[in-house]
Amino acid sequence: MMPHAAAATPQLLRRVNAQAVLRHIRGADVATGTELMALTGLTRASVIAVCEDLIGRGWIVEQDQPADPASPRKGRPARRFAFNREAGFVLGLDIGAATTTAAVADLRGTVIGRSSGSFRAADIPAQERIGVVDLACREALEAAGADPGRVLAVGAGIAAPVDREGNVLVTQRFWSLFDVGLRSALKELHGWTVLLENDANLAALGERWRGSGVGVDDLVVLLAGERLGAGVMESGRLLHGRGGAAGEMGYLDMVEGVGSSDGIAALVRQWSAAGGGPSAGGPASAPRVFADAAAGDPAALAILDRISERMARVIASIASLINPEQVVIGGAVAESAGALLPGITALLPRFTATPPRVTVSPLGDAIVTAGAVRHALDYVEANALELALPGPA
Amino acid sequence: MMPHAAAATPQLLRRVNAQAVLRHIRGADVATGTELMALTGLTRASVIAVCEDLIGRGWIVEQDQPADPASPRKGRPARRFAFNREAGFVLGLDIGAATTTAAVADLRGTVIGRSSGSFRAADIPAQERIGVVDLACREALEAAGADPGRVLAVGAGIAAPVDREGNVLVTQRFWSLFDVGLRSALKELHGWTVLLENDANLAALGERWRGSGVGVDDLVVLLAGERLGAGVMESGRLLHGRGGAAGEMGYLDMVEGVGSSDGIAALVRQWSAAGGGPSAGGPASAPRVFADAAAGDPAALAILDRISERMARVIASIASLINPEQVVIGGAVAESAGALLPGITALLPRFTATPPRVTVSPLGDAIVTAGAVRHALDYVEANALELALPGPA
DNA sequence: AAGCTAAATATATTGCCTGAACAATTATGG
DNA sequence: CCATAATTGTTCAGGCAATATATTTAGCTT
Repeated sequence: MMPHAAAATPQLLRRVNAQAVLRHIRGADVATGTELMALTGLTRASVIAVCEDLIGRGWIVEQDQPADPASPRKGRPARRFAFNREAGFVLGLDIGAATTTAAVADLRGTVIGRSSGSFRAADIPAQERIGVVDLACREALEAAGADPGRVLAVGAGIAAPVDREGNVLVTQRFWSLFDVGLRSALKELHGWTVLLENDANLAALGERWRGSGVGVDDLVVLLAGERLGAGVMESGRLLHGRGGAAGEMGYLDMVEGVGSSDGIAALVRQWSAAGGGPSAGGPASAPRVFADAAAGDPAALAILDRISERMARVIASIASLINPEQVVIGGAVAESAGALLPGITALLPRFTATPPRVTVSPLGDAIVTAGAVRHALDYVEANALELALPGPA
Repeated sequence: MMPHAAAATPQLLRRVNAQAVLRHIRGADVATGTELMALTGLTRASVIAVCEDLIGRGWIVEQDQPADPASPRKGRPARRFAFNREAGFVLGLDIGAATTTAAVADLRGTVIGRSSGSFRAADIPAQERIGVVDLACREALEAAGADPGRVLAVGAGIAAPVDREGNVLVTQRFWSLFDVGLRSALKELHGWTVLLENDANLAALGERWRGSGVGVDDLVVLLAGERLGAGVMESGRLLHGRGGAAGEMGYLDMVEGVGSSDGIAALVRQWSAAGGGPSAGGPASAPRVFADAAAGDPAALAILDRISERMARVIASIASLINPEQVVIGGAVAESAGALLPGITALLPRFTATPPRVTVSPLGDAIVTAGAVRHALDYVEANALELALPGPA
């Protein structure tokens, strides 16, 4: 028969109401009982009981009366409940092919420590790779002055498909081995819960949280660089697809009938190989094209035109299938991509009946770590009442 | 401040538990208290109380002991609670450009009445169009012997984008006017709640319910004909996008750089205009191409090859963005499209790293009405405890 | 100091679930 | 045929969490 659904007992009510109260306090930073009554629809007695409960669990703290009587109010002064942003910490990891960045944030998402590390080579054993990640985590925690024992969750983004359960698509052998090693290693070393996700998906979370997509429920973030990945949010939810490969557009080149040699990175490489612009000699890179184009180099300008059209076609195909409100361009290309926006936007109506707003991410390098932090916070918030908070140091 | 979230009161528990019990009884058709205890985790006392409640509301009925003692069991005979499939009815509408079909189903989704009607012309006023729809509904209800007063919800599919709130995308003026008229008319005439949806989305619901996609949570249904629309389900949820235009792939032609004159319907038209095949003379239609190809006509065979490749490209672009487990081909093309499957399947790996399973819908013409019925049932099931059932006739 | 006001608390009541004791109904085994 | 075991149904005390109402508390005003 069925898996045995949990029965709804009276305790569930308290859980639900406590979640609602906690959510409101988190949003408002500090709230009074009366405010919470209005917000949740509960009675004062219930609100107070819930708050006492949350105080006992360490999620909120009672604030002193503000010495500043900015608002000289009548009546008995209200107790002020504040979210305890230091009840614990979260870690956000951006694990790339060559480097790793770790960010430590408090429970309101303010980043208070950061550290990066590089992998010695592409083919180092999983164990060494894990060591680099672990070191970055510990350095970031130290910089933040945060006790590793108080990390409540770790969000981690990798450049590979990850399904809804956090498993890496098996076809990607390398990542798949690293993944299980990383999770068990961090669990064993520090007791951390690691939430693995695709980096483009985390970029979407980050962009909706603190980028140009705030409040947008139907949002797509293009993480453009060597690889073209999309993080897709529909109705405020991340799309994964069956194997987590939703948004993996590496093959879209072929679909468009122009051959995979026409990808953005490939375009840049061709240009570079052909002698490429004024700054020739360095490795092929998007910033170089943009720099040369800004300097007026016609070859670079031509490349940018082709890139614009390609981006417009890609965005249009996304618009036809997903119909997002907004598409954000992020990743390595983002910094200089602002110049392409007018061209892309102008082309879009030729390719789709529902052109989305197109913007460039303001988050820069931090887009994936921001999303990783948000991902970890989402987990912590969803499981707040099940997580046992470690006592204060 | 916030909208005022509903407080969780003790009554909510009963609602939740009653929903769980009702869901299980619906799934099992008939259940005993002991089964429900195991399934829900509730105590016997609670289960019985919930069942009495549901009987009072009309959703379940108590069955007599089966005269057939197939399972000679010890102990006191258990009361048998059965889902009352005739507590009400739902309507499923497929409203096309030229015709409308209405299906009446009981609460288990068994279709017990059906009727179709045609529109006199394409440009008839909204009022007349509504009249045709209403007539089909009444005829279908009469055929089923169902009282119009006992219709609990109406699912309706139209060939236009419909957003999550059931609003038709404003750019489609014609549909937009019809829409509001239809909803208020059916509300006024019969008191029915009409749930408007895109026809391809309903096709996806239908296919997952009773087609070749049963149990598949990441499913895309292509409704291919004059218009190419996709119904996209991810993680068991329908995707709408910002304006409900998700899956509206009419423009995908252009994205692929082959020009809109290369759409499937357009291909068929070209072929027809060029004199096309043994059965030349009739209107251009997919069945004609398939028939002629089966007869060995080389021109028709060439068209089918091009259609196969086009379908493969479309499916591949879907696979790259959504990564569904399965793609189902439905609509006018479906009946004969089985022959194309091997070709499409063989082409897919060239275009995408995550090729989905591809099947042809077994539902034929009924794919949209099936989905419309499912959509209405979903609504009824989600709101069962809020809906007041009309007493028995 | 008396009075006003909003917040907090105290008390009673209700809805819902649990758990245990008890009653009902059937099959089985002597 | 009767006792026993097994299974289901019923009843009632107890606990949790919510509401409603009355009362107390804390600060400000006059």
